[in-house]
Amino acid sequence: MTDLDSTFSALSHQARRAILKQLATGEMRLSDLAEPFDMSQTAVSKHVRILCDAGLVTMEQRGRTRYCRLNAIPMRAALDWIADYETFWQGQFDSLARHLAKEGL
Amino acid sequence: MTDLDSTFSALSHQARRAILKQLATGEMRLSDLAEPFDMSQTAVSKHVRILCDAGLVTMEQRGRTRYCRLNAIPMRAALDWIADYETFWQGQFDSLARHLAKEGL
DNA sequence: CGGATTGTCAACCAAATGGTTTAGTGTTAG
DNA sequence: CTAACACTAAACCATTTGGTTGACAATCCG
Repeated sequence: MTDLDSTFSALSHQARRAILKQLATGEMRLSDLAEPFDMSQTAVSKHVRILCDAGLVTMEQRGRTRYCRLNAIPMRAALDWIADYETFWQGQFDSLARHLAKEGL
Repeated sequence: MTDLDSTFSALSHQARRAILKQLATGEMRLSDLAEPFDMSQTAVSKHVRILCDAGLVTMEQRGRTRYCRLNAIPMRAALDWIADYETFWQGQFDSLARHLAKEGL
């Protein structure tokens, strides 16, 4: 399994994308991450572990609680792949650049 | 399973990304797609089916052969998600825009 | 027609995924 | 010390994934 495999795989589950969005607002405790989900804490913990394995999240234990933080590096590799793909295929997109410009990036 | 789920899931396998890269050069026959892989044609056919289900590829039968073509729309949604994620999290990236600029997009 | 090409379908298999529950390990607060 | 908290580990389960092989169907070529 390549890094890209695990990155895209990690992104392929709604719950994990939601976790990433949550973490985008800043560091969070595992239990707070789990709260909004209709799922056991164990299940959420497993999702977080998958994100950690993919390198998208890091955890740090302070006292009895684990704090989760984002790590952007693997996300960039995923983005690179899509951008590279687009470089080869100048088709149906009316240019990736224009699209991103529209998004204000 | 949302559309994003199936898109990212489809991208999470090396072989399927390779197939997409192949198709980026233009329409291809299923058998020609399968040729470079160390895998049965049946297996490749299954991968292509997953790409079709995710909407990333369309197939058209002409005579006895199936021709595969790319479809960019779902890829854009995936890109949008990453871009949106980045919008919320203005961190470790030294700006998505600068990064893309560096890639010449 | 008959044979080669192109590809699917069905059955099977091992391993991974996504979830559960129950039990257990640290850690902190009273 | 004890009880609550935060979380992991282990066992279990159903489903999906990724691959195989073998048989079949459709189409084209000579």
